[in-house]
Amino acid sequence: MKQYDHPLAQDMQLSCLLYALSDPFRLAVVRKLAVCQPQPCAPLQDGRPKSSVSHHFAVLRKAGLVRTEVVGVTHMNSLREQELESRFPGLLAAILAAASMEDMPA
Amino acid sequence: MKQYDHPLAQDMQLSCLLYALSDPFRLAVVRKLAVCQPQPCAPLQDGRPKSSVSHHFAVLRKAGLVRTEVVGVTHMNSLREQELESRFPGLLAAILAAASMEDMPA
DNA sequence: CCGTTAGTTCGACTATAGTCGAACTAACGG
DNA sequence: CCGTTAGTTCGACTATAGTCGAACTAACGG
Repeated sequence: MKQYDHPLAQDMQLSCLLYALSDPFRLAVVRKLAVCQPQPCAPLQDGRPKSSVSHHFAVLRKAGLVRTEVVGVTHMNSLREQELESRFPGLLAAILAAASMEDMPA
Repeated sequence: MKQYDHPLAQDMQLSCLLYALSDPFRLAVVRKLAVCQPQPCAPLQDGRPKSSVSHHFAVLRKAGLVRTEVVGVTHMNSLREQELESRFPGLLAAILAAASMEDMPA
């Protein structure tokens, strides 16, 4: 299985990033990756079938949020934090902060 | 024509906000409103038919980004900056900054 | 080699968003 | 009142995203 294509930092598009993060499942994945860095897909499935999860990871990769590295049998996913920071400083942090806000009890 | 419903700050949802902003036309509207505060829909149409524009404004209103006030014949739109700030501090600013980044020449 | 694990690809389906023309509506202006 | 302006609502259409099962693939483990 080949490695994946990942867009360059300079090719990341704001609209794609926002779109990718507007799905609750994908935002949840990004949040988990932010806490626990390289992680295979399996623990992030959350009950969904593999084909759905695979689709969401593809969206995250195309947007530039996630890098997937093939390591033996598993695919290790990590957030492209530095590259996102260089392209859109402060953006990811603000969105992650907003997501935590939302979790807080009223 | 009645006034519109606008969600309370506490009811704004991150996923709806990100979704609303992931459309280039809507993001452009928000950016223009950020610069020039209360504005009717007309100057923001950008060549689209009214029905399309109306649809996008409805999405922006439902997400909580824009407030529309009926003033005589025109509908004045403004960004709900303070309310967004109270709900998700720094979020709108980060997204607007990212949008300007993207405009910059390579 | 063969089974297993981890994830992708394919295809069919459903649902939802965006697009636009046409008809409508609300308030102003004279 | 009547025309105009500004925008909404409706309905039909198209396109795209998400969902999932089934078949596939790549690499490890023994």
